[in-house]
Amino acid sequence: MLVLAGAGTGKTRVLTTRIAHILSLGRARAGEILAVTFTNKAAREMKTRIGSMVGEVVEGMPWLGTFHSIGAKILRRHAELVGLKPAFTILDTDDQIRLLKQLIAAENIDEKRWPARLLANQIDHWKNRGLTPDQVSAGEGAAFANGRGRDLYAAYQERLKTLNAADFGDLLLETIRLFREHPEVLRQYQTRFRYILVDEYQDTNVAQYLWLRLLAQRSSHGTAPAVAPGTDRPSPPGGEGRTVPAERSRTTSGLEQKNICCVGDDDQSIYGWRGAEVDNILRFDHDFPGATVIRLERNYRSTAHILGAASHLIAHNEGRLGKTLRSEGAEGDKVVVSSAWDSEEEARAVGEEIEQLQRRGQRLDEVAILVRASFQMREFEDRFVTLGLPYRVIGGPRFYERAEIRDAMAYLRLVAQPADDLAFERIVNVPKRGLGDATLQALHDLARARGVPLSEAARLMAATDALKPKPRAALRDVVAAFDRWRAQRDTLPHTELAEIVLDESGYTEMWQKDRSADAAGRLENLKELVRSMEEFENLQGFLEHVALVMDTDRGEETEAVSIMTLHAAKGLEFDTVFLPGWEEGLLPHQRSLDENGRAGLEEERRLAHVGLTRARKLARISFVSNRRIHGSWTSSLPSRFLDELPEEHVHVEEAKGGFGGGLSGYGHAYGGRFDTTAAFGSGYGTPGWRRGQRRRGGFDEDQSEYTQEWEPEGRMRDAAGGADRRAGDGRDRTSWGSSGRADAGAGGPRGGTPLAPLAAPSSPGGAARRGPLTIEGELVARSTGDPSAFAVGDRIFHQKFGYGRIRVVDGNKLTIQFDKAGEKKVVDSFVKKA
DNA sequence: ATCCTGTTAATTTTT
DNA sequence: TTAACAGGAT
Repeated sequence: MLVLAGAGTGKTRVLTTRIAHILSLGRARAGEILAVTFTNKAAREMKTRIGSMVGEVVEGMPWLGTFHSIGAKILRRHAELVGLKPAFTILDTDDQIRLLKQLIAAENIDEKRWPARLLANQIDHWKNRGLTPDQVSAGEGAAFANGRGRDLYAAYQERLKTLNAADFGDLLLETIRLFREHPEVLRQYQTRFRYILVDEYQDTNVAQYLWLRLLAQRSSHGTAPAVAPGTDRPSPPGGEGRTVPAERSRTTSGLEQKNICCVGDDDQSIYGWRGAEVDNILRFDHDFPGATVIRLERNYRSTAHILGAASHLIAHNEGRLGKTLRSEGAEGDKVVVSSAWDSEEEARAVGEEIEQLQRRGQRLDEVAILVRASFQMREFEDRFVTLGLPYRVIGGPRFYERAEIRDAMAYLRLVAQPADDLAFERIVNVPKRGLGDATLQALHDLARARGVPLSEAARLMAATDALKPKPRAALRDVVAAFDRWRAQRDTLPHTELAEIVLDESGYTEMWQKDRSADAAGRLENLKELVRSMEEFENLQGFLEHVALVMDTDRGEETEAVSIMTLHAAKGLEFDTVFLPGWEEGLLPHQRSLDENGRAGLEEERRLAHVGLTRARKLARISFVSNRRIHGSWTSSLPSRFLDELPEEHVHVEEAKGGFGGGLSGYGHAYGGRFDTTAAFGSGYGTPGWRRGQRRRGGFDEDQSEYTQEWEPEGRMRDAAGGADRRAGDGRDRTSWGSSGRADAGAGGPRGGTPLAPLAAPSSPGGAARRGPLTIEGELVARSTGDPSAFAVGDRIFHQKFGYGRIRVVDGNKLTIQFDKAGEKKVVDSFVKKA
């Protein structure tokens, strides 16, 4: 069965209820159901939801998990059959790249011309498509480093085996190999899993598809590997040449499938760039003949206007199964489209809007800002920091990806597995022990000559006098330390062991001595790491967890606005959603367009669709005329997706300042399908972006003038505060509003108007005054009771900007010269004394 | 071996 | 703009 579940139609509910149903009817026991998701988060959520439905009976659901965790589980049981030992290490991207770097260097290839990163992507790509080195076509294998791509892939796989390691792709690929080469093992799992359920099927890649299909076949007669290697080889690259339909159905149609239920939404397939094959879902009924397809089209989440806009937008895609979402809720507000001069103004407008919503009782948890690319986040963060508006960035650098955590993990890994060369290399000289490249090179040579791991080579070398006294002593200490820790492994609880390791290695000390901005945070993270170990029985279990589950869900307690990428937002929902940056080149991202043409455009459109459908009540789209990309200013055009929004569900907000014209005329940019000129009103002034474009030459100067001129005044008014404030605010707002409208009415001939006078009052003035009002409100209350805990000249620490010295104290607002981040204005609650 | 400085190349991201 | 990284200086 394929359940095509549109956004907000209750996809997860279908899966959990189905499982609960199967369990409660006794059709299968918990251990006989295979349920796979993509993320740990989704798996966790399903577990709890099933648990609450069925009660204690569930007791685990041992086979509910991510593709990778289940793959790892199976692989560990039969590791020897694929040339691994059960305790194999799971490498992450970082390890992978370091390994590849070595291989590339060993081949005498210029790593600058052929970066390891590129090769890693290429190998991932192959693995996503289920290709082992010998299955990579010669043409494609030549893609990297003048035809050595395939050889490097093969060498990499070989190296993994000697390191007793597997990368993420291997967790699937090696399992597939295991199943094919050992039918009896496959049969064992086919028999065990009576029901198979798959979440987010539109995100599966070829390898995952093959993996599922093997498991989904009925094991009845002890047939040879149901799928002969090679016959089902995915089509060669090049997009159009997809697997021939006949070939796929030939391999499957004759076989009996058992109960497999996939849930997904082709309109939310946004991971094509990492190997997801929308075709898997588009061709489901070919692959699994006789399958029932059910469409869920009733949306319980968004208002009619939001849904109408989203549906109309996504209807422009051609490669889709087609669903018509119906709203169950009220009509609600139209989707708002607005424009801004640049991203700074955009952030300011969003901040302002959020403060207004907050005043009307909107919980900040229910507000999200969804951006296309993470560099957009910065502007919002900066703005929110000055506003004192609590925010939270979702999906930033993950806990286990931080350098200090990875270092600590390397120590622990090396204690657990002396053969872990990658871990050894990572930490021999961290903290600095005077063991540099030369020493490491000598160790490598010895290790290769004797065929032993690096840690063993270190032991040998420390015993000889091949090294100078200093490095020799250092090396001997390291070897002795690891011997000591390994001896303690069985007697001490693993958390205690971790503390000892971090302590005796000098690692904690290294950060304690470090006076840089984030040292304190890093130490905190290390503590958190040890704390999180408590949940695990032993070191081994903990290491497995970290390798697979790269996130910690430390529940954030405070109510805050969420900032995240559109990708990270999939599966979430909020009352209010801000969608900034709908510009050509950013929302249909240029790179996506360049690299994948129309398919890329459609994926970008799905991304826009995902963004819109995250909103329950209010969706606000915005775009800017000027954006700073890689340091230089670039003018931008409104996104073509704006043209594709239906007039009846959208409200175009006139810009508050003199740049209202930004909207007009964008319908022409692409000769839009329907007449947006009419839809969004013609006769606005010259589009701001056009003016910007014309003036681009001198723009940088204008820009700096503009900030210099207005920044001080904003500050002055803030300081003035008091009685004047409210009046000033009201006056300004009306006057800007009317001036904007007047301009709009006047129509075209605004080209001659000087830039700066228009730019300045339109945003920095208005926002700077209105924005901090609420804060100042707090300030009055707070600063009377608790007169400035900070004084000019104090050394302080800020979570984001690091250490700094206070320059100016203005109530609860501090102007701080940060060591690294430069001068910033920050609300005092965000800093503490250093 | 480590520190400093100029060059370079910049989506999306889970496991 | 900026952060990472490689190569040269110390």
